[in-house]
Amino acid sequence: MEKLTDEKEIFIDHLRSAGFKRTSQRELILDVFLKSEGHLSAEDLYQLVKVEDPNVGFTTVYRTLKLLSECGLAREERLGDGRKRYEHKYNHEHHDHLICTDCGNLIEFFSEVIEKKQDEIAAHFHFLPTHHSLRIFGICSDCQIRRKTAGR
Amino acid sequence: MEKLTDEKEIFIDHLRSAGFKRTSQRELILDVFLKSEGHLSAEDLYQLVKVEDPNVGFTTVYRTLKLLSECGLAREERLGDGRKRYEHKYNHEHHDHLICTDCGNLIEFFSEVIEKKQDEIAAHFHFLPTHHSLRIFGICSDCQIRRKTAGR
DNA sequence: CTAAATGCAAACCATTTGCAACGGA
DNA sequence: TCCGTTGCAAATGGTTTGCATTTAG
Repeated sequence: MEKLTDEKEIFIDHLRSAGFKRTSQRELILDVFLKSEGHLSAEDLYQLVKVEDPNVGFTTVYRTLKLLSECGLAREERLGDGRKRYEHKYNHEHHDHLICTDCGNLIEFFSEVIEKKQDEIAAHFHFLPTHHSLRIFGICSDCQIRRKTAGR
Repeated sequence: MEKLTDEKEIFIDHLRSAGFKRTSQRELILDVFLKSEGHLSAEDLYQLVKVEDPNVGFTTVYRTLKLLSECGLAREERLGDGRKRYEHKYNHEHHDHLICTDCGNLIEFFSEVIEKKQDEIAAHFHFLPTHHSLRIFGICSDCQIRRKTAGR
């Protein structure tokens, strides 16, 4: 009897219910994604997958990330540079980001006050929110220090 | 004596102080931008400019939009489709957006509560914010009605 | 056996850049 | 004159698609 994590079960259910096939590539990509941390681009994930199996193609990683997003395992977000980034979504609290425009560093935060206010605003406009993205751009504390030091 | 709007003066000052030249194309693009409303892509603005002068190139519109952003006349924002959009910034209150993923319709809103909370969060992380982008995606009230009606 | 998946290459699309001709200052 | 500007075409970069081959069910 195969022992499955919740995430893997969700993925396989999604495949089955959509009439898709369970392939070794898809399972590998899911495994590598689950083991990873942070905010990966498709390229990042592709590089990680290639270590385990150099035969897996870029395209398959892309298409699998789409599947992962569809079934709620991954959250897709654009964080300022041109590319899409993917974070774990299952069993992970929603959060927003402070983005340092100097070094690209990310800080995650969550504010109940902001979440609630957003819902109020949506309700006021009879708008049915599905998701949101709040990004605060600026200079992180490290880069502020670096700038001061460099200025001497 | 030439009568200038504030915006035109700001633009011309910016050109002069940066050692750039005042050209007919740049002035035309500024004029068309100022006359426009809403959230224009570079392509949108290019089309509007072409009506007045078919010789102006796409590239020049792009490059001028960059100048307008630099001197605070335009705000650059990505609203979910792939492209950059430009809004008036001078003398316009900052605002955020509800974005309908069905019809693309935009609703602008402003929340003092959210703005203040963002500043608190940034301060907490010793983060120096320069700008932010809050986008709430979902279905606008019109599209909710349309969906119900279509389902009959 | 059949429809879906894979992986390569090519297409796509918004944006940016190289460059020769042009034009303000 | 000199150096920035223009506008075309070509390059870029992330993402997506067409298609012949392979593979799961």
